[in-house]
Amino acid sequence: MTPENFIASKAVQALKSLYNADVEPSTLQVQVTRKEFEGDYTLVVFPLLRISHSTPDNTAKAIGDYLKAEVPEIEEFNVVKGFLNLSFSNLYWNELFGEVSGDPDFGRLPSTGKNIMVEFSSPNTNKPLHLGHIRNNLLGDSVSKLLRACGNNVITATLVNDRGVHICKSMLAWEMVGNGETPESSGKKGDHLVGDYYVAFNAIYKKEVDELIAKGMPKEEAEKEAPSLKKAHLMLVEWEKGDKAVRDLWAKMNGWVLSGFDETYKALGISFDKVYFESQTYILGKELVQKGLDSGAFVKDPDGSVWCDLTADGLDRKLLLRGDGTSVYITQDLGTAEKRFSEYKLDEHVYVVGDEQNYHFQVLKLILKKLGFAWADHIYHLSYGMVELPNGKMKSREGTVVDADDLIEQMYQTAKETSVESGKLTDLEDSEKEKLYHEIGLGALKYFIVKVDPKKTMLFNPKESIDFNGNTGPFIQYTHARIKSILRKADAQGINYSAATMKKDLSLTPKEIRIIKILNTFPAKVGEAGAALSPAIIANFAYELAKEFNQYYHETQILKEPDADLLAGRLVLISVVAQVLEKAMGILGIELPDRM
RNA sequence: GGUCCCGUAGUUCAACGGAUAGAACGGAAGUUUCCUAAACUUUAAAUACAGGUUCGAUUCCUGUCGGGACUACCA
Repeated sequence: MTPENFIASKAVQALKSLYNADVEPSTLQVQVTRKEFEGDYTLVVFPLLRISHSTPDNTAKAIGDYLKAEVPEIEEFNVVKGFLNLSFSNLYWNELFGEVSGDPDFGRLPSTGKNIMVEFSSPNTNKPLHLGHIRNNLLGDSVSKLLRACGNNVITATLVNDRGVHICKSMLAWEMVGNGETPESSGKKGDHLVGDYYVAFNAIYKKEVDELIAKGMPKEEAEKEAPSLKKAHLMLVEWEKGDKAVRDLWAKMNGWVLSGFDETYKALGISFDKVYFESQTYILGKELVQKGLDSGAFVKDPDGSVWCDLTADGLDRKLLLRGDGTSVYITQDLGTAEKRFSEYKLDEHVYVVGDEQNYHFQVLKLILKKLGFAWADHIYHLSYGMVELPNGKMKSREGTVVDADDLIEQMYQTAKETSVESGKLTDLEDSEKEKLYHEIGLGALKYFIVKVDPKKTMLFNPKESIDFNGNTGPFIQYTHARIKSILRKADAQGINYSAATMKKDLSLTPKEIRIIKILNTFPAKVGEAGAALSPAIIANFAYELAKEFNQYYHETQILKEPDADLLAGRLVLISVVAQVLEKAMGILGIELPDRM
């Protein structure tokens, strides 16, 4: 039982005894006492005044007197305005810490039995991944881990957008100016190679448009009439017909891109349980449209196109099938959602997709409801903000994108430089050092992204790079390495410490109590973060714990403690800190090295 | 026009409706005979504006002003 719940339940007894009032424990407000006040936890009594019919001070004092007299764990109290500050006994903290240290599953919530699919990443196979994708991937990955820690059965999925005009553009440019270039012949990573041809296409296209305009064609018309674009559309038609040459080229180039993506995913430490390809799913959903027509949920216009009218819900009319009977983007989404819910017996489905698609998901959900699917309410769009650069949005055409592979490499280099500069780790094998540099560089990147509330637009300044000091991944990694270092020394000195043999009445310093307090909030934080789908909550928790430890480290000579029981107790405490840091950072997908 | 999101120190981020709005970076000043200085200590600096709801509002509501996204027979 958490201290908050403990106090709430005792306060209920107090209210019953003092005022003969029945109160739900969950309605009571208990919070950690702010540092500047005496006490451990604080009961806010303002909401109770209507029960006590008395002043805040008197009410708080009455409850405090009762708790001090009746509850052995509560040792002292004081009242400041309407705040009842309670102090627990040393014994209570020992017991509480015993619960934390003795539970190997601490921080993992009980199983819910729910199946949740998390779809994220979902890249286009016409250009390499950039910083925006990194935010998507890291969020998706950590949210999946978070939901697992919350006791759910999680299936990670991605939908590869491997079909469409944008893919044909790269293919066309490669045919026109590629001279048979391959990843092998050029030494380029496959996704970058194909991305280069996408850029090449746009250059060709722009030149054609300019020429048409120079000949007197209006801009809008020129943008539609440019020969290269027409060819690309033609190529898509050929693709849909199954033309062998087009399909072969398509398969070859997609293969290059996908193996490039695999490298990037590997570098990011990310994988998927299920990979969907749009080329295989884009047909889905048409039967659903027919079903909606039959039930009267949708309407057919004279030209044969099918629409869903959402004007009653404050939105517009939404196209579901074109006049020629072909499907649009949302048609497929309807179909895949239905397929996934039935195939995997999903209870929930989380889509990690940028906030530019908020409207799309609003519409998707509404249409699914109109189709009568009960699970429509269990679709959740985890909408995250764009990553902006100091001069605005990233634009591939203007060459202002921050490439994912470059960024990962840059983080690795910084980690290496910092480490070499510090002169530590000289005794390690080169391969171990390399592994460390990657873990630290990636830790900095992941933490930087994931500590920000998902829905906020975030800013990335390439010039300033990502910090390795302060509230960062490496700070937490460093803290963990420090703890491990102390524990190694303790082991070397043959000191025995284990949770099982720990004394139950150690005298704890205020700092130690604070650390126990923070440790104890971990399961609640996991639950809170899971409900909000926000790994940022876990990141902030880890930082708070790490910071607290570092202060403790500087004010306490842990290994110099002469009393054997106290020394063992301290070592157990810091080892638990290390374990909880590992669990928290594990949810964020960040490795914690033993040394750095 | 319509739908939605966001405005907190110079900068990047925090704060279930709770106490004197927290951190970090950057700025200023310190701490290495001591378990890892990627650390620690001290210091200056912020809720866009105006109303409302109440014991109490950065948080909820309304309006104003700023920034952004979407509103394609593209995906």
